Amino acid sequence: MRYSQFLIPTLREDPAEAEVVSHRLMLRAGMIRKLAAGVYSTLPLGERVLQKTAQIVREEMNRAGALELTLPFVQPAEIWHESGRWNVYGKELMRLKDRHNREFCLGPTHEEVITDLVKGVVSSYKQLPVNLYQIHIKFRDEIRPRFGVMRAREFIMKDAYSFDVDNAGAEISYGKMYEAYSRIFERLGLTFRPVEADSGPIGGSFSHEFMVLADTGEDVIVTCSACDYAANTEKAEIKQEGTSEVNEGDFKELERVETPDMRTIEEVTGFLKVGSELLIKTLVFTTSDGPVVALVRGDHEINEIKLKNYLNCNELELAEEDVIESITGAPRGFAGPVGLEKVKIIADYGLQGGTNMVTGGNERDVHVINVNFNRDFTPDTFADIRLADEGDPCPRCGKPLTTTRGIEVGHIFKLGTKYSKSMGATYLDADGKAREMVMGCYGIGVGRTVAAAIEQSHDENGIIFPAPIAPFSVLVVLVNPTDEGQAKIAEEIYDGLMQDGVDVLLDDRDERPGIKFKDADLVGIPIRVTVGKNAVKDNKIDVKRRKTGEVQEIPVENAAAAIKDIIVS
RNA sequence: CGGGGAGUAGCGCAGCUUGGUAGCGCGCAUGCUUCGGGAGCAUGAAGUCGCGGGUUCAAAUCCCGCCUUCCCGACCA
Repeated sequence: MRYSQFLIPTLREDPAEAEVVSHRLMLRAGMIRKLAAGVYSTLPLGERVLQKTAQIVREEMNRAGALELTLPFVQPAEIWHESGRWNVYGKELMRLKDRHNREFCLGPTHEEVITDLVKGVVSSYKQLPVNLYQIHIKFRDEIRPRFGVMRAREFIMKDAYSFDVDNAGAEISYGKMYEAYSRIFERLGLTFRPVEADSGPIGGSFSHEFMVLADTGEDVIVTCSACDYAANTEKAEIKQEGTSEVNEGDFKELERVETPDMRTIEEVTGFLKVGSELLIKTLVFTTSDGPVVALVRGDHEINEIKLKNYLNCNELELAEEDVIESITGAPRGFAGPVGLEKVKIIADYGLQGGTNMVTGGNERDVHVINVNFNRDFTPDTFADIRLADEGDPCPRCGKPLTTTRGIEVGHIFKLGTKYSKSMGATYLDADGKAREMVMGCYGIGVGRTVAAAIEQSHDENGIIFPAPIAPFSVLVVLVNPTDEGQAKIAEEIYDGLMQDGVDVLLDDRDERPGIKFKDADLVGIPIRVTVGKNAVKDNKIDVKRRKTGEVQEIPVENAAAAIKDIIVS
C-alpha cells in the first residue's frame, strides 16, 4: 500500500474530547472518528488493526472447533420475553418499534437468538456438542459511554455459544474456550491474566474474565502474591480470619455520645479520636425481599455484589433516607445495629473478634461506644460481604492479596440451562428422552482489545503496536520522492516485500521527512525502513524498531530479504 | 440520574465581563525556495458563532428554553 493513496488523517494536536491514552492516540493516528457519544467510525487504518485482531480470534476459535455464523443485529421482543429478559435487562437494551408497532431491540448480546436458532436446528444428541460464534456489532445503551472505543455503545464483539448434552460436556467446552482465549491474547502480544469473576445477571455458575493489565484500566483485579489465585474485586473472596470468640472480660460499659452532625467515618473517628477499624459501618439496603442491614468495619468497603449473591435477591440498592429513618429512627449517618429489630442484619467477617466498637446510636446526633457483639446486639449471620483490598488474605492460601488494574477484554461464562430451560432448547438423548442443552457463552470485545493493546503499549510519540495486530508490518519511508535514486531503491524494497507477502506501507508522500517520521511514530508500525541520501551515497538504509528505537544499517542489496529476516527476529 | 466543564472554519483555541464590520495558530489550496525529526515567504478558500425564542436601532456577547458533548460519581452481559 502506498501512503499517498491511503487515507490516514493524523492529528497534530490532542483532540479536546479525548482523555485516555488509547482514545487520544486512536483519534490522532487516524484510526477512528466519533459520530455520537459511544458511536465511532473505523477508518481504514483502524480497520486493518481490527481485522488482524479479529482474524487471530477467528483462527483460534476455529482451532477450538467453533463454527462461525452471523446472527441478526435487530431482534424481536418475543424471544426476549421468552427468556424473561425483556423486563429485566433495563435501559441498556435499546428498544425500538417497526412500522407495524412491533417491538424490537438492538442486540446487546445474542443468547436469545442463538438459543432460538439452535432449538430449531438441533434435535439429537448426535448433533452435540456444538459451539457457534460470530464477530460483529453489538449495541448497548450505556449510561455513560466513555474512553473512546473502550466503553462504546456500539462495538465489535466476538461472541460464542456452546451447547452440550450435559454438565460435564459443558465444562469441557468451557475449558476449550479458556484455552482458546489464553492462546488468543498470547498471540495478540498482550500481557493479560484470567481472573475469577461474578457471573452477574447473565446467570450461570462460573465465569472468568480475561484482563489486560494496564495502569489505566477501569477494573481493579486482585491477585495473590503467593499462589495463582486471581479475581476481580466484585468476586474476590477473602479468607475468614477473625474468630467470633471475644473475651468478655475486656468489655467496657456501653456509652452514648453526642456527635452533632457527624455522619461520615472521618468525622466520627476524628471527633472520638479512634481508628476507623473500630467503627461498625451500618448500611441499610432495600431489596426485592425487603430491607436488610449490612455491617462492615469502618475501614472496609461493602461489596454489594457479594451481599446480593449472599442474599440471593434480584434487586439490591442503598436505601433512601425515608427507609433509613423508618428502620433506625434516625437520619442517615446515625444508623447502628444496637436495638435494631425486625430487620435482617448481616455482618462482615472482618468484624469478628472486634470489641468495644463504635457505631451509630439510631438517634440524631448520637453514636454509641464500647459496642460489643452478643452483649449489645447479635447479627443474624456473618458473611464475606466486603470488597477485597491490598493485603487481605487470599481465600486459597491465606497470603496477602495485591491489587492491579486491568481492562476486561474477554469474559467466559458457564450458563447452564438458564436459556435452554426458559426457551425450551432440548434434544433427544439415546433413550429418546428430551433433555435440556447445557450452555456456555464466551465474549471478546475486539475493539476494546485493540484499545487495551494501545493502553499497554505506547510512548510519548504514539502507538507501539504489537506486531501481530499492527496495521502494517513495515513502513518504508522514502525521504525524498523527487530524488530518483532514492525512489528507485524504495520502490524495489517495497516491491520485494510485497512479493514476499509482507504487509508494507510505502510513504511516498511529497512531505518533509520530519512529518513522515512523526507520523510513523504516531501510527506505530513495528519496523521503519528509511531510504534517504545514504541509500544512494553509501548503499545503506536504516531499519528502526518502533519499540526499542534501535537502528540497524543494512546494505541496499537484498534489502527486502534482510528486512524480512528482521521482522521474524 | 446527581455534580462540574465545553459548544466560534477540518483540528486546537481567543473574543463574551463592558452588545457595534468574527479573529489567531495548525491544517487545506496555489506558486517559489527548502528537504534525515512537525520548514520559510507570498497569495487564497473556508464560519447560519450548537438550536429555538426574547430584549435591543444592533446579539457570538445579555435573558429564557432546548440539544449535543466531555469529565467525576452512581451503573455496567
